[in-house]
Amino acid sequence: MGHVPESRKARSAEAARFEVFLRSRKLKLTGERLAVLASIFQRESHFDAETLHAHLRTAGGNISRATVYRTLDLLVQSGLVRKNSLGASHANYEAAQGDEHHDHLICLNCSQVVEFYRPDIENLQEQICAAHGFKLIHHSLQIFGLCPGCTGQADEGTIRNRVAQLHT
Amino acid sequence: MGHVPESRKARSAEAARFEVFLRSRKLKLTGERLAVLASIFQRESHFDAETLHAHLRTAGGNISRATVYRTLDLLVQSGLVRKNSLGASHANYEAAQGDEHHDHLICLNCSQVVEFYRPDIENLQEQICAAHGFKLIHHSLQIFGLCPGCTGQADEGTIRNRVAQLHT
DNA sequence: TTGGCTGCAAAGGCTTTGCACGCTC
DNA sequence: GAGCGTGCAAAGCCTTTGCAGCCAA
Repeated sequence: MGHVPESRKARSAEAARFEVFLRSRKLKLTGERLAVLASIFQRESHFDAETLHAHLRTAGGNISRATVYRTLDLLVQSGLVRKNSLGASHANYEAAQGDEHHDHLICLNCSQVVEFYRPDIENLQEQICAAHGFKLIHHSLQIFGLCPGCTGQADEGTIRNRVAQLHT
Repeated sequence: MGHVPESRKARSAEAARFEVFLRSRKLKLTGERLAVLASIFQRESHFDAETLHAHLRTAGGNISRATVYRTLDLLVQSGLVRKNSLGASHANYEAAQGDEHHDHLICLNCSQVVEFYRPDIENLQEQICAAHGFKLIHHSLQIFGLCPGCTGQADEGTIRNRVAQLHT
């Protein structure tokens, strides 16, 4: 009992979820898609498409940038990956560990990203939607500032410019 | 006393503020810059660089896209204009009327934008920063949903895709 | 007169797409 | 075998930049 056929390799929980998602859309579970998924869940934190592509190349694969973008799109739609900007004009991504939602605190000097979750903010957003008759579907809250290590270290002019350039 | 030279045309409060800003940086107050500023403050609400450029062209001017971008950058730095994304991958702008700050509620179906201000959210952000030792400099809160008119009207699949494509 | 400013066109950075071949189901 | 998936290269979109002439101060 509990015997697992040797031919069926053990897959991570993420891979299983991705497979279910793909099947539900009659899409295929390819080696490339699994490689992208594995690379994302192997390393923590935030990354962009270019970095992910580089990691996949380094790992020996021959996955194209196009496939990286196409797979990221599917992963976002499946809910396994979240897409953020963190103030940049290009997209940033992060593995959606579990179902917990969080927002981001970003240091304008060293780019460090801190995640936080405040139920009271979630509640306020519901109140705001209700006040305007909106049905809440999604939100994005990003706080920019200076982290403990950078407070007092950063050049004021540089920071001011960086704020002006934020894409939020 | 109090005499104003006739040769000096009356200027809007915004133009005066822009002039002060430019002088402080030893930059020049050109006709193009004034035209961009006037066009922005003539019409309300949110706009992107392309729309602004089109309006300026229609108005008879011959202002280049490059000048539009360069001037928007100066206006953002001066604080007269705010830059937002509203979920789009390109920049959106809005005239900063007075000093009041506000956040945005955006309809995923009809793209309507509602501005709101909640002091309690501002306070929470200060608390979050304090909790992590950050110095708060800037923030961005965007809530996406369906406006009263679009609730129940929108196709669920379309909305889901739109959420996945948001650049936030 | 002297920088800064402008339009133009080209270049840049990120992302998407057309196409012919390849692989999963 | 059918149809989705892939790599490649080209195209797209928005934005920035180099340059020669122009203009505000």
